[in-house]
Amino acid sequence: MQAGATAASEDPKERILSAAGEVFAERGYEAATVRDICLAAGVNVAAVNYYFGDKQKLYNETVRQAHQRLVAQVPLSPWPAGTSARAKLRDFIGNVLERMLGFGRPRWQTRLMLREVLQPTDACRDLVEGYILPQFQLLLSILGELADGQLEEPQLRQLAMSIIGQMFIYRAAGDVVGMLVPADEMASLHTPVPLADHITHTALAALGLAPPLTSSEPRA
Amino acid sequence: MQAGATAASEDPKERILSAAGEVFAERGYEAATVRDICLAAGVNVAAVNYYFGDKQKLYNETVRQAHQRLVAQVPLSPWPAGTSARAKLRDFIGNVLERMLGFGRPRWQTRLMLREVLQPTDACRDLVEGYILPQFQLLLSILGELADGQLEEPQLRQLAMSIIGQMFIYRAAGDVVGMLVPADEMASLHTPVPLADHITHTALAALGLAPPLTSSEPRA
DNA sequence: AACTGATTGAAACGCGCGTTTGAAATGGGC
DNA sequence: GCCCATTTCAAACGCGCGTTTCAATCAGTT
Repeated sequence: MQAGATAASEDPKERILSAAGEVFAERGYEAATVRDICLAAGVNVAAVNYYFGDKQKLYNETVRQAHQRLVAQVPLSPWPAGTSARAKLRDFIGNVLERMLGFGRPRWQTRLMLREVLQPTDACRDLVEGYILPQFQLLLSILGELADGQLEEPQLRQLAMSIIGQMFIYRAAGDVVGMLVPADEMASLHTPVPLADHITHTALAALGLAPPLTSSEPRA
Repeated sequence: MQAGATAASEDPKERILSAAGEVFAERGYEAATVRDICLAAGVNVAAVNYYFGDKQKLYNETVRQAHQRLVAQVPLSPWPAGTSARAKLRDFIGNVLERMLGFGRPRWQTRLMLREVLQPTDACRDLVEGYILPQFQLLLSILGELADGQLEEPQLRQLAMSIIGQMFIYRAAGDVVGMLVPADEMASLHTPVPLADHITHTALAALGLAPPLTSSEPRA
């Protein structure tokens, strides 16, 4: 009957994991307290040690689960054969931005992983190898298709980093971006869809596959 | 005679600020302890409260001072009249990257400010208005000069964010970048000078002022 | 040398943290 | 209905944190 803050699941282990995800993502490992997590999960403080051993192991398990759920939600190769490389690039960028900035799904999952990227702990290696690296390689393959043999791997990686950086800043430094850009512009131009168009466009322009931004044509 | 970790200054207040900068930057506000800071500064724990009141005020003062020293080191308009806009852009990007990634100067200053950008506290507003916003506007003016009236302000801001994002990711997520890129490539291509060339090139290409990356000419 | 205000120092305070305890509640198998 | 393993609970433990205390020390003045 006690009112948990989150939608109550039956399994207390899952309730704890879910609450821990929110609290760890919001406040970070150090500032998060076991008592807060248990209060949010509607369980006794002892439950954490009973089910997970200690706070550190709960954290590891929380990151692991957030990572796995995220992976499960992201299809790795969703395009039918014959899809153009340009379409794949636009789609890839749109998907990543939607996942990073969109309001669907529990937002703490990506926030928790962002913390790992910014300040890696033990849990980071799995995250990179299981989630980030595959995505990076997918992007590389799309760019390779676009460049059509005219760029070497190292240059492809440099370009891929450029693309990722343009998306990453909105997730990692969104608050400051909001201080530099007028509010109405923020809402109209710096949201997933127009951003995906813009970033795709600059990447294609860098490859000589689209007109420069200064051209007033709507886009090829 | 007590061996402080940092080069010992005379003024204990400055020794504390310097030690606090390192510790706060390395571990974050929550995880940093007053005892550690005082040990590194070679002063008694009571000194923090004597000189600064409490831990929070010490943190605020540390950020404020790091910010001000950084501003003092960065000349805002270093170019002689007649410098080409392309040269200004390359110079601006090179300077920011050098400041973010370079090994000169105490590295904790920018690391501390990065923490404020990633998770703003009260100290963030001053930081943005006094340091980040002026730099952003400088970049905007350079891009405006390059676009020569062919782009509206909102599009200029979008492009400016693209450029900043490409630099920012290396500072904020450098560890993960190092896991995605081979070590030798990291050392040869993802360092300030070649990165500045690459980012400048993509920006100019987006504006139609440089050939695409796929062209094999060395650069205009 | 003695006084005075500023600074330093060792020790302790209170508090909230992660963790542990041991008993009470729960629930399926006989 | 009873047993036993599992799960829950309130309470407490020990520890390290930020902070405070107050006596010792120092530096400048007379």
